[in-house]
Amino acid sequence: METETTVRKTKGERTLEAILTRAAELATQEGLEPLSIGRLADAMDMSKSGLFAHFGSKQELQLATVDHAAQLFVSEVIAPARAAPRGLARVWALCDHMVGYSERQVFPGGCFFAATSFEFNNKPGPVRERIGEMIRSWLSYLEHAVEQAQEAGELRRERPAREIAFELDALAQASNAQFQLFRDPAVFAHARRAIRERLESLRELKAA
Amino acid sequence: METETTVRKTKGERTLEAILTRAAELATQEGLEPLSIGRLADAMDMSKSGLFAHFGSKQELQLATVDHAAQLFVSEVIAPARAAPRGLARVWALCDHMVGYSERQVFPGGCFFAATSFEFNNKPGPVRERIGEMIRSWLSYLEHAVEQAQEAGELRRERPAREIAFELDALAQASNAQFQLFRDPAVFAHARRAIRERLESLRELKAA
DNA sequence: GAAAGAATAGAACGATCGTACTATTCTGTC
DNA sequence: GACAGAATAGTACGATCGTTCTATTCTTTC
Repeated sequence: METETTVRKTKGERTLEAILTRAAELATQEGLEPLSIGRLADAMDMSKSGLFAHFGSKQELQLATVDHAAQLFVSEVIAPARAAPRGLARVWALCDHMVGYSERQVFPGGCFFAATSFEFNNKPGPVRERIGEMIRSWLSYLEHAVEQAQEAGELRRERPAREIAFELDALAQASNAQFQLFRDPAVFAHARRAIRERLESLRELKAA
Repeated sequence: METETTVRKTKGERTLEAILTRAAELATQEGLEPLSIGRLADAMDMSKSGLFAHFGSKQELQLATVDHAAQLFVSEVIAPARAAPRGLARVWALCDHMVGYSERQVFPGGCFFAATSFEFNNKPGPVRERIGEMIRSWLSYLEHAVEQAQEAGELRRERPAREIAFELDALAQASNAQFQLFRDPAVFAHARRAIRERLESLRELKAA
């Protein structure tokens, strides 16, 4: 693992990182497309052209922003869950951190990928593809964790892992969406409880 | 009920309706905010100013579009479900029609309110409020239907009706979102099955 | 069918968008 | 500490945005 002191980042790399962090934040609030280069530059106290030079086109900025958000998602949700032991515990950890990631407002406008996927649903192109890949990989990872729990004999195989992952993700996503709309943090507790209950209902009875 | 012949609509009313229908369609694809008056006018084979005169401001156009979409949602989801008998049957009908409304692509970009609520999440103002009201009223209606099923002794009261409604809506919403992203119609079957199973798990055992 | 008014079109506005080009300032290296 | 190149700024462009104003065409009513 690299510490801050070992890796000497150039000035450009540091500001670029700061730009992408800010861009991802603003994108969850205003949207990735309506976020203009001019206003992002203002938010960064930079000139429009100075910021623009880092990317060369708005699309490149958007792609870099998506990648940056993906890294943050991984470090906030996937990585901590990987600390939990394989099986049911990890499935729960994934869901719990997914809800927590909305709850803690890692992005001010809620889950970056929930917001941007709706925005780019009907806009074909590399940005939409990148967002879709990230969401697909999240769903696959969740599905894989469910499979492992099934293989470990902790969850019944009564339904395919993919569909269970679909259900769990649905509950987490709903809490994200409803919190953004109504600002009632109770939805996070609802989502967690529903997820826990669903997992409980699929629990293999050890003594059966 | 009014038939087409009894109600003589003025020309303005007819074109206004056509504009709003088109606007709601395009809003689910491009977004309600980025949908410009100029492009909407082009899509309607009208002049920008001719179309604009119907509303007076873009915000008024947006509000009228939201209301128009709400009417369509009611006629596609709420009204048909009201034909089902009170209780569990109606809860199921509501969910089924909700999924069907995404599946049939009543709007080309999926559920109008799912799309626009994300877009206006962090943009305070009357448009956001109107969208929020509509979604809240849908959730309340679903919750009310669950309550009726509980009162009729068809569903257990083990969880509050509001949270059950939250779960059911989450599954329907997830199928809408994932279909828009991945275009795999299987998600609708997954959502329906998950909803049916959840309702089944809450079913009051008549002979208990 | 003519008068009155609704409905639509045309042209123009200031603002902002993404992008290109050029100039200036700063940073890291010998 | 000077040189080279990266990083940033300044300016200008064509296009499109929402909106306004005025003119024209179409509908409806008597």
